[in-house]
Amino acid sequence: MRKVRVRFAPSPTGPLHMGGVRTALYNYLFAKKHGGDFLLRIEDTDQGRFVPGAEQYIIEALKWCGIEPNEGVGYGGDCAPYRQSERKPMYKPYAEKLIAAGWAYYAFDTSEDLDNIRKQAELAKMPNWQYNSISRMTMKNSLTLPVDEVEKRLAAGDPYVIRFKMPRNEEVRFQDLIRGWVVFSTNELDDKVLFKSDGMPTYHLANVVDDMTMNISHVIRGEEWLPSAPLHVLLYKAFEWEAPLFAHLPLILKPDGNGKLSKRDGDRLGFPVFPLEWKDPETGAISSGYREKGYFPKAFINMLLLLGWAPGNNQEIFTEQEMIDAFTIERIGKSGSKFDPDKTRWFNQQYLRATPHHELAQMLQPLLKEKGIDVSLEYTENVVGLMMERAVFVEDMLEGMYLFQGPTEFDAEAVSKKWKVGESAVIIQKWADAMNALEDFSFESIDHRFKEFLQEENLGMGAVMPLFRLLLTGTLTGPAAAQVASVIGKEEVMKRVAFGIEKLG
RNA sequence: GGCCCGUUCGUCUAGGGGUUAGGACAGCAGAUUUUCAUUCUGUAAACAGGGGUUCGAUUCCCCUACGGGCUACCA
Repeated sequence: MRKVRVRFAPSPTGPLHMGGVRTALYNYLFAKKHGGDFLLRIEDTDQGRFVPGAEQYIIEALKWCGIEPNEGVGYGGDCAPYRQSERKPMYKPYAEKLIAAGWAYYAFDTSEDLDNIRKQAELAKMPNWQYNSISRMTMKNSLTLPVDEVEKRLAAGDPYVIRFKMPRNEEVRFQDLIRGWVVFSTNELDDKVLFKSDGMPTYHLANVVDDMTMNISHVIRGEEWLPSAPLHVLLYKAFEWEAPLFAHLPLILKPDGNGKLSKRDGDRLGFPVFPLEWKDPETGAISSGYREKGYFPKAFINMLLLLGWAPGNNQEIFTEQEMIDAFTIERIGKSGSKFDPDKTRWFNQQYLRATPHHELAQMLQPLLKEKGIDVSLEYTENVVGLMMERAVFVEDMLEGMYLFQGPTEFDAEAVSKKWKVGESAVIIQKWADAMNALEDFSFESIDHRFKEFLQEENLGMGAVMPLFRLLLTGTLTGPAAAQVASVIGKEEVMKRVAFGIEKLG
């Protein structure tokens, strides 16, 4: 087997969709598993669709996801350049080689000509007109025009394209690594343009030439390319090159209804479809990103891994090395997968819980600073210990703002339900005095003293705890009140109790 | 329309000629928790339909239905 070299080859026409990230991931894992190379090639042969910033976005997004190429745009390598626009001069000789070998021809029909023919055909109820092995004989090309006229046109600089001369009555078959044998009849394929009149190759030519010259061993790409795979196979044959192995990935579908996942679905259902936030340079419209929403890149990747691939056992959480070890193309599913935002959240929760407290504290601190709260890392770590089990995102731990500042208001419903003017204050004051006498203000110590206190006073849990919590936090929900007390410290507890009694009476 | 690809719980999936068709997310119900969350336990939930092949098919083959992709001088 030749050395594994795979590529991810997006077009810089906008932000990278999560489906693209998954394609990149599978390529990356496959390369790593086989000690191969993973390259990033930018396919920018369509100047009309170029979007500024898109290329940078792609590079940054892959970096954030931790699936970095070891060769390609932004990384360099022996096959540079990796941007097709910079490889422009390379392609024409290949197209000419094809013409010389009888695999391609010049065509002089303009876009307008073709549009007209298609319109006419539609009117005649032949909705699917193609420039193919039959119709080409009625068109203006180097197959139908006299040789001297062709030369004259070429010399005069008439615009032309180069088309592939699709053979007639042949079967193209190739073995897709995911689907098995796939068979096409050349009679259904058209004479695709390989080289455009603007001097640029089309995707098909550029892709095949680059894959060959970059020594790509496996082409792992989206299913939308399956219909053009036979053309690519034929191109390799025409060039007398060894074709890479193909694997066509099923698509990611929208969570509800039918069809492939699109930007609109994210807006509509409230989840990102892009790894990073993207601002459209034309409209200024913002599309949300997983990074900005507070997802861990590893959780995002782990989710993507399992969307269309399964290890065969019940493992769901994978380290990068485990992914690399377990990944095989054969275990990629054949059918499209509906994206599940809920499960994505679940993955994030799993990763959050697996993250050490001090790391979470480091992530939480900047968020606190934004809110004007400056506390020590040690203190933040205590907060994390208290809040992490109820959080899906780091940001969720901010819900316990009472860990940083005492309540100024009290939940009205809770007050009317639990607080009895005159009575409650007396009990709470007693309990506060008991706490005040405590040397050790750890959770265990407070908890222990609390139980004693209940015995001494002959009171039930429910008679004191909710009141205490209310004064501490202003609400009736959250972590154990004694734990909150321990984190904020004795002095603060006393302050809050005093404030509460004062305020509620 | 044509061509190609696909179809196991609501969703992601495991499985594979004889299984109580397994797991996870989401759902529901209980337990624990002063509360919320967590956790635990339990529960409901699937082989698209029809023909073959076979002693036996969810598994293999065919057809239909449904879904998806492609059908540009876009990738």
